Amino acid sequence: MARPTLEIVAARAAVSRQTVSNVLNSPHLVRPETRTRVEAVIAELGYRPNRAAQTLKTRRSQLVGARIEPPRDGINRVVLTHFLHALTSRAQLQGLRVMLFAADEDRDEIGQYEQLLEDHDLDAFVLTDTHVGDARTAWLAERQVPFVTFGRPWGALSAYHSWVDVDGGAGTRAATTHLLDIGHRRIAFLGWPSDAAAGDDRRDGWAQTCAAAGIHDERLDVRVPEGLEHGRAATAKLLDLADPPTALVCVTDSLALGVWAEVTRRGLRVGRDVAIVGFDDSPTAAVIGLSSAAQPMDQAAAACLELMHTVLDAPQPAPTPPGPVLLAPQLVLRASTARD
Amino acid sequence: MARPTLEIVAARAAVSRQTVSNVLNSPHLVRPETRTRVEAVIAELGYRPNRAAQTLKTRRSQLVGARIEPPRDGINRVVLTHFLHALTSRAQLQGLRVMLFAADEDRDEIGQYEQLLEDHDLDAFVLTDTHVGDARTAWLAERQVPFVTFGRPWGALSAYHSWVDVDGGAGTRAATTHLLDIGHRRIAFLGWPSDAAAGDDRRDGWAQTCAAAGIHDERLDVRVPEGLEHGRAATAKLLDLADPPTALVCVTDSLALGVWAEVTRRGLRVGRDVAIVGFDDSPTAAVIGLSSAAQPMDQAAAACLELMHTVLDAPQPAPTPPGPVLLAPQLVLRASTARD
DNA sequence: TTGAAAGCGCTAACAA
DNA sequence: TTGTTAGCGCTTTCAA
Repeated sequence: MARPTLEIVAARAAVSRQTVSNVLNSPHLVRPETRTRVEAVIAELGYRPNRAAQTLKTRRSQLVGARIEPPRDGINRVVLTHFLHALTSRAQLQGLRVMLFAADEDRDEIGQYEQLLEDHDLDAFVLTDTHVGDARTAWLAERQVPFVTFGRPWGALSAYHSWVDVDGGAGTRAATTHLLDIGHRRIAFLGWPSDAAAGDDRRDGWAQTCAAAGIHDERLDVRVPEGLEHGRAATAKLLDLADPPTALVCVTDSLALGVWAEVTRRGLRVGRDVAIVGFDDSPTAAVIGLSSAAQPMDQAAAACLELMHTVLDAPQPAPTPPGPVLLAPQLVLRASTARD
Repeated sequence: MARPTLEIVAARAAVSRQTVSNVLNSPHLVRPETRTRVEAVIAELGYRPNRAAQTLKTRRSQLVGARIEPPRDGINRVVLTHFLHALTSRAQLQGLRVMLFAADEDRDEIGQYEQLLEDHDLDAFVLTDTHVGDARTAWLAERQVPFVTFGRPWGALSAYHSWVDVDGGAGTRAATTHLLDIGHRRIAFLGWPSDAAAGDDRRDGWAQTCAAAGIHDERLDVRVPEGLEHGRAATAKLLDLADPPTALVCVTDSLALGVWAEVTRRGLRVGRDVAIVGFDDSPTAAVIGLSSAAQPMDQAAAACLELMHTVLDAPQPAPTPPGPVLLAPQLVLRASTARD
């Protein structure tokens, strides 16, 4: 059977095409009886409007663009797949579809925006991995393209926009508090160099909690580049101190796994001799028993979509964008912070 | 500046709209001089045809649908993200875009097909995770919707279609051969119950290699459900044998990680005392040093797109679908198969 | 080889 | 409250 069109539905319901369209888009304009009749035909025929035609007419595609990140070390970033899944899954319940694209860096990604906007009339974008000096947000804002970021605008130069993020400080605060609770006093922090703002946010949670407990030791505040091997090397130095830390809070699971490697290499027992907490709750953490702060990806996706709807429904770009939304990570405790 | 349309390009080049369209779609019909002139204007104005209009007219969207899998245990399936990335990245170079959707099981996924086909005129689908009694392939084939699967049609009832898969047997064959080479004689296989055809494929590679080496011990052929804990339990039994295996080949990394857990729990040294090989080369394997057979995701994505083009360009459904393509996995050797 | 006319399926503006 | 007209940007006839 041929796919029904508006025309066919209209004929069947003995109304004009326009009335059918109104039933779908502006039901309040249609007399209830007419509406009921038309709706019955729509249901009977299983009619669904063709999006290409709607898009052509309205310039609204009901499509949002999202980048799929290139696979890197496979530790921290993998959880972005959860975000993408949650986003897709929730979006499709609202009649939105997620169009994927791949890009290596900001310039490249902006090029994709241009194409997607011109070719497919995308309605909006969801960005991940915001960073200092992000060229993408500036580009989008300048052209008044609706977008929401998962990740806050780091750095002063960033344009104002709607964003959702996870409160990194809250995660490390929870981790550090737990470590204090189970008796640790010498708690180190393995963070990124200071050019990564997200890292500082996480560091602050640790520093504040330690300070509040009257603990301070500069030597336990360590900055290393991302990567397991850097985490391992830094841990070696820390454990060589005369008074080594008994616990380490890490800015990512990658670094935490490096800590793990060095601790076990020395014959020390993770959890009992040295406690470790990571960040991101990667699958690997779950497997080996690494405690970690989990980002609530499902909530993050939901919040992004909510903000996006607010942005899209606004008659004109609001002077102050909706949001932001800051979500609390959840500390997942495993063997790496168990004393027995 | 307003977005240029065909109309504008035509006016600027002093030709009809149709000629511009021909330059783009049937250049051979246009006189070279005219073509050059039109092309210059197209380049100058940065003109790109609007896809919604093209789709409306031609019923071709240049869109392919792909499911994003729900995150499960985060060990084996994560590598599908690599496939999705490769697919997206290669597709966009060819002017195709990947539209994402989420679905829990076959019925649900078929519902998505219907919607995507009706609403967005998708040109084709790429399926992953084919299984015995796959309702999806039958549905698509019946409606003559173009599709390619990453994963072969398991089971006799499956419809014929184009597919790409990784040769599981080749992976376990390579693994087993390597273990024999480094001196192992008692090599066990941890596989799935027999209802999972992909598992049998991988088992065969191990069995054949052992048989060729004149080795056979039924007790070393073990079938357990997927999951780390099952792998652990099965390993416990194997290691309790009077003559326990010195090496284990596993159908997935999840099971291999279970083996790892049990081996270390007993104070045995992975690699030195017991060798372990997994399958899928998950990020976790890389981190802990588990040898594993890696699926060439980039090649798989490329092959899927190639087959898809063949299917799409065929004037009518071919009696014998193009393909199949069987790719060799690559054995990645790490500490878990090193003797020192 | 190029141009003119028609129409894909839908919605916005207007008229009845 | 409903119907009519026009047209979104493109490609497919068909005629010149």
